[in-house]
Amino acid sequence: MDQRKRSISKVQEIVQALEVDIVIGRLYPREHLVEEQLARRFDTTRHVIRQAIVELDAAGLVVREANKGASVCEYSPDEVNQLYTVREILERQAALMIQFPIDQPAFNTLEKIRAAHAAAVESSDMMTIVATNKTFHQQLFSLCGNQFLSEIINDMAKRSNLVRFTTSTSKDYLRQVVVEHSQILDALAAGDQQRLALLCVEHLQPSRRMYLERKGPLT
Amino acid sequence: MDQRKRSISKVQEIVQALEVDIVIGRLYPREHLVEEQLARRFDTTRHVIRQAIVELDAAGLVVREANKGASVCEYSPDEVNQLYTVREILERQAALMIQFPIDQPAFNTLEKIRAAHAAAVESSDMMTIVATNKTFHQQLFSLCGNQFLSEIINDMAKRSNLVRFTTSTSKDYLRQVVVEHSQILDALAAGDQQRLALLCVEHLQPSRRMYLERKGPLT
DNA sequence: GTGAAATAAATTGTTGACAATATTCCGTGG
DNA sequence: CCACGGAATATTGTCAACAATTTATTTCAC
Repeated sequence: MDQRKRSISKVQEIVQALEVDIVIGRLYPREHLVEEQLARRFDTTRHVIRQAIVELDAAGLVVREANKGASVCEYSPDEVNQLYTVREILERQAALMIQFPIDQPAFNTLEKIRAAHAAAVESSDMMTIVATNKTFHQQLFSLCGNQFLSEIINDMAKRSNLVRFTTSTSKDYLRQVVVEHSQILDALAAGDQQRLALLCVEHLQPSRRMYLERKGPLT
Repeated sequence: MDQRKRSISKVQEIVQALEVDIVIGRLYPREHLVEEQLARRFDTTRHVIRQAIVELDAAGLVVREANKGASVCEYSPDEVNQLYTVREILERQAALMIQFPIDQPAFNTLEKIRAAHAAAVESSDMMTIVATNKTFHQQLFSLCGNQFLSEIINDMAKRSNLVRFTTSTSKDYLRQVVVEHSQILDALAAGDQQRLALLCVEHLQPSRRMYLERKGPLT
C-alpha cells in the first residue's frame, strides 16, 4: 500500500516536514500557509510547496479555498468528538481482528519501537517522540491483517494530531503514554484480545478528554 | 468537510471525469495515465492533469511511481476481500449509529434519489446509474451523524468501484440493486435498525461474490 | 472622524519551456 | 538466434515568468 512513500521524493519530503510542523505546533490551526514563504523556508520552489499542499489537503490536514490558498485545518469540538469516536470504533475493531498468537519477530519489533519511544520521552526529544509513537501504532494495527483498515486508522491518527499536541506536551502525560504502550504489549504477549481492545480504546481517552476540557463543554 | 469540493474547480472537474472513466471502464486497472495524452483529451494543460492525478493517488484510485507516472490501481483478490471486509464493518457500524426517527426531508430526498436511480437502470444510462447510486449511499450513510465515518465509507466505496463495474453491467444485477435500495428505505422508515444494518451488509455481497468468482478462489 | 471607493501590495493560479529520467527500438557481437 | 549496449523517443519532473485574484492601504467625500 505504502510503496508510494518513497516516490516523488522531493514533494513527499516537504509533506512530511509540514506534517511535523503541524504536529509539534510550529504551525497552528487556522494559520495560513503562504507558498513563497514556505518555499524559502524549505529552500525549494513554490511549485513543490504547492503540490505538497495538495496532498496535505487530501489527507485532511489543511483546507484550501479558491484563490485564497491553504490554512491548517481546525476542527470544532463537535468534530473532534466525532473524530475520536471513529478512532475508537476502528482501533477496537482492528484489535479484535488480530490473529493470535502473533509471530515473534513482529512482537520484537514492537518492543524495540516502544523502548525507543520511552527513551525519547525521557530525553524530551519531541521529534523522535512523534516519529516513534506514530510507528508504534502503525506497526501495532498492521497486525490486524487488513491493510485498508490499518490505513484508515493511520489517516485518522494523523488528523487528530492536529489537536493533540497543543494539549499534550507535559512529561507526566507522555510518561502515561509509555506505560499504556507497555500494557498493550503485555496484552499482546498474553493473547488477551478483549483486554487489548479495551486498552486501545482507553489509550485514546486522555488526549480526547484534555482537548475537550480545554475547549469547554460541547454545545 | 466537503466545502473544498467546489474550490480549485478545474482540477476537481478532471478528477471526477477521471473517476467516471475508471468506473465505467474507459480506463482499465494497470493502465498507464499519460499526462499529455489526458491533457489533450480534456483540452487542458498537463499541470491540471498532474494535480488531478495527485488527488486520485490520495484517494487510492491510482498509484504513482517516481519518474514513471501513474497507473490505475489494481487490487489482488486478497485485497478486494479485505476491502469488502472493511466496508462491511464500516457500513454496518454507520447503520447502527443512525438516530431514529430520521427526519422526513432527509427520507424524501433518499426516496427521490432511489427513484432516479431506478429510472436510470431501466433506461440503461450508465453515467446516471453510477452518479445516483453514489449519491444514494452518500446520503444514506450521512445519516449516521459522523462526518468522518461517512467520509471513510465514501472513500472505500470509490475504491471498490475499481473492481465492481467490470463485473456488474447486467440488467438483472442492476435491478436487484434497485430492489435492495427499496428494502433499505423500508427498514429506515420502519425504524428497524438491526434489519437496516443487515441489509447494508447484504447489499455488499453480490458484487463481492461476483468479483471473487470471476477471479477464481483465493490463494 | 467615519465610511466608501480607488489604488497598491501580496498572494495565488496558469502557462510554456527546459531538464532529468525512463522506455523503446535498432544494430552489433557473440 | 539471442543477449547486450546505445542512440532515439517518450514521459515525467522542475523551473521562472506572467496573469488573475484577493487583501491591505490610502485617499477623498460627507
